[in-house]
Amino acid sequence: MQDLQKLYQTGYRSIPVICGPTASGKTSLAISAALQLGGEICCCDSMQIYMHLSIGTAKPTEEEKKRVPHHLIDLVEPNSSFHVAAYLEAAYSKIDELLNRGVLPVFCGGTGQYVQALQKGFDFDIAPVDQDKEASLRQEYERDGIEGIYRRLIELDPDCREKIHPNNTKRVIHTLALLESVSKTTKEIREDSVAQGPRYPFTLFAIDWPRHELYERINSRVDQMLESGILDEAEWLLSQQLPESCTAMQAIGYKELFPYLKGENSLEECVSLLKQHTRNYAKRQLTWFRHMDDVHWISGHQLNGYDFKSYLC
RNA sequence: GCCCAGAUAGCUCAGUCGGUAGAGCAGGGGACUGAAAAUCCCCGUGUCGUUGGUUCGAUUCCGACUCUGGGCA
Repeated sequence: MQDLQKLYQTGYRSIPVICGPTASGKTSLAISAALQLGGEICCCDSMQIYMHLSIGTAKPTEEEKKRVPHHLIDLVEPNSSFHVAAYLEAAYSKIDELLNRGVLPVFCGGTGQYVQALQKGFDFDIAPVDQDKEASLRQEYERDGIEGIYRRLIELDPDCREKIHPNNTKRVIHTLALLESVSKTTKEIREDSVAQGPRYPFTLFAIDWPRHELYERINSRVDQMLESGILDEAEWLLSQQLPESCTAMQAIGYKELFPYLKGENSLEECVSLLKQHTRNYAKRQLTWFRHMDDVHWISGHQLNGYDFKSYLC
């Protein structure tokens, strides 16, 4: 831990993180929390970091941003690549900046991987990946399949046999590239990455709705996004002609609308697929949050007047 | 009205040369340490449309009926 003095000077002993599945009401809860605590909001979302993608990623509106300053949004262009390590770097420097001003950061977002990395304080610098190596493994996979790559992975680190399924080629390739880059086992990397402990103490809050209510909220939010002009955003993104492998192209809300924009499918079908993918995603998010350590669950029906202070002092 | 093709899991369909059935999607659960809104793993009993007949035994063969497509009038 570092700079705890600065954190304590804000009057709080821990940084709140508001998480939960998509469409659960995180943005507005984070705003009430920030107003209650005198903080500013830092987003913890792997898609809101892209500029121009606003409606589909459910970024806070101009009005909401006026009520409370928001950070860690619109960091890069959609053609850039981004990842947890880059997020952590941006997040830590933003935390320092706010604490130097005596302001409490209030994190808010639905990307479990990012939330966990903050909470556990993963240090990715202890195992730098050789990007070229990873790129050439990816080529090898496309040429020869995964078998050889998987075999080498298991030879280097037998634990991976249980931890990584051969069908999960993305992870197989990345892990082998990592192991070959640093000559450590995954166990050693895990231990080293967490040796310093978290940078700051974080307190997690997650919003919980009965499943069917959450799904209804998702369905109606997609309808709202259409009214707000998500189709125009999707059309713009499509016109950028980015490769499909681009992270921004994988955002739910755009890729489902492309077939309609290309005249390959009806709007109705695209929209119902979009709703479905959003529901599927929410379920995956819930798996993350349910299994994270020390989460305070807040019922979706009792968001008003939630007392964050008592958990942070 | 006649002819043809269907009727099997929430949906789309496969299949059983007669021994009560299985895929994809949906749905549920899980994993996740540099693409994570990604990627991946696990979970399938349903009057096999209704009703007679043949048969030791029918969802499977035959008949009738109902419904849904398509065609002819």
